[in-house]
Amino acid sequence: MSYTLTTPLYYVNDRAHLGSAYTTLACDTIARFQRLKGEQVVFITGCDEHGQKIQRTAEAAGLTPQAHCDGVSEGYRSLWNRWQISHDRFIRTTDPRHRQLVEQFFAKVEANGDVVEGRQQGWYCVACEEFKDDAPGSEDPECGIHRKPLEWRDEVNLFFRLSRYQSQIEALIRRPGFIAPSSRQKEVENFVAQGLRDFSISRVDLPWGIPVPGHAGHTFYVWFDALLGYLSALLTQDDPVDLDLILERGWPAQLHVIGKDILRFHAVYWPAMLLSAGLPLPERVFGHGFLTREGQKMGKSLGNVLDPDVLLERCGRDAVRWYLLRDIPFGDDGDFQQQRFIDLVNNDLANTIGNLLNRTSSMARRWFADAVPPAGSAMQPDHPLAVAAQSAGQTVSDALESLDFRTAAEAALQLATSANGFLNDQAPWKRMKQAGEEAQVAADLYAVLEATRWVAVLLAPLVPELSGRMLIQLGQPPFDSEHAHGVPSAWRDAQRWGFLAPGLPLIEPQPVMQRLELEAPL
RNA sequence: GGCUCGGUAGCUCAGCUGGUUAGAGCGUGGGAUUCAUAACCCCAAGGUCGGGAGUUCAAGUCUCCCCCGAGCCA
Repeated sequence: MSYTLTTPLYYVNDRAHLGSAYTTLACDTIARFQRLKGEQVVFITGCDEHGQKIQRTAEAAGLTPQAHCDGVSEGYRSLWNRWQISHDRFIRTTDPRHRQLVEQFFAKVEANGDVVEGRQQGWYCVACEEFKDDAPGSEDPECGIHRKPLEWRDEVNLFFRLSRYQSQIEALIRRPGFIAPSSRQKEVENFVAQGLRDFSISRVDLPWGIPVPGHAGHTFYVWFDALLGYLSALLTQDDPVDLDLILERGWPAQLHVIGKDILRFHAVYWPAMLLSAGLPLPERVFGHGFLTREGQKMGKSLGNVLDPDVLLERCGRDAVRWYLLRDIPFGDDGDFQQQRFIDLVNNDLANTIGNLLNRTSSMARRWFADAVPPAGSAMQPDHPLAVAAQSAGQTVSDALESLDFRTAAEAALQLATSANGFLNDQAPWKRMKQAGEEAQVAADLYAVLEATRWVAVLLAPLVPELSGRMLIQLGQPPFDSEHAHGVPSAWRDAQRWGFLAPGLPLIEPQPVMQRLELEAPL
């Protein structure tokens, strides 16, 4: 089986912001989870580089559009590398190969009779790259999102006959699970129920775009071209540019993760385009929420933008991943609060999880010759911590399958909390002072070490680096979640109570997670 | 204006088909402990469940109205 998932292809109008990082981090977690399970994953990200907005931004900066795009997209690429994003593909819509694929796709759509000429009149927001429904007579209308004046357009464009797909799209979006979270499904249903209108897929007099074959003077509307990036990304450099080949390269995608603002493009326009070209449809479109900061929208005007580079430098990957995944229900809007960020990272990761490993390994080494103690009765599958571990493992799997990172993170954390509680109840440091209790102490420490190993295993998709540091201290090889390994999966195998070998040497424990000490605001 | 979703402890939120003293995490206060990254563990605080009316033996949980916030559409 293969699992294809995508982030949005980020528009290179500006450098990456935290919102893009959040989306990408979430997708990275899914990609890692699927690989750990043994799936063949194609994790796609990239940049959307055409359109009027980019042309203008480049002009304003005194750059050619291409130079501008090269710079910004390189910024994305480098940022994802520093965040250790495990994407398999990075597509740029200015890639010449992408252009060829767009041409092939368009030919199919046109051959299917879905391209007609029409006159496009209306108010256009360049920032959105979208026509708005304001009345033609409106005076000085502005975009509700960007607060910028709309521009009146009246031109002859090519239209895609979306209206032909009304019933097919209606059926599609009614399908349970296609639009996620389900709370957003109704929204799209209402939109579709009003009747789908043909939409323009070309612009005239816009040089920064892909020329439409056979229609001189037209370039493709940026959205038409951008969505197709998901397809061209599937072809490897060695592949010929052949639209049919994508079916062997991971199409259809299992999942498109996008911001809620572009749900309509992905849940309505995109499937219709695919239907027209005779291609299968993606399984799921997930529209996530936006991040605010301390209750306020992040923006240049407020000067409260949280830079992913700054976060990375000052806090590290594990801390940010944990906070975003563990505290914000994926799908909902979230608020980045510095104090809570620090509290959660320090409590969950440093104190509850990190200290658990530290204290347990320390005792085991002290009393049992620097090694994992004999398991004795702790090998029993009905040991309370064995039961807790199995249950946590199941919860993590189920939750990640449904993109519920928060529940997954909490389940792993809860296992650590249970292990800490067990340790306090058994108090091996007291028992050790009594004669004849050594076997019991050994069993208790074994059970807690084993539970801690499970915590590290379950954390692998969420915070891979922390997971790796923990596993190393437990004498285990870290999981490679950046490459597919197929089935059987080492990660699944590791989810077996008693996997930790008694007698295995334990190295001197080092804190696996430093507490965050942030004096100044981020 | 139409539609949708929210308004529950200081903060972030759970509370499924209505039923004993409304829960969790963080924060706060206290206790216990010493294996550990001054960590872990335990306990507490008493929130008119946005407001009002209604249905019911019984409503945070259903109905209606109102107020506030968010979103989609016009």
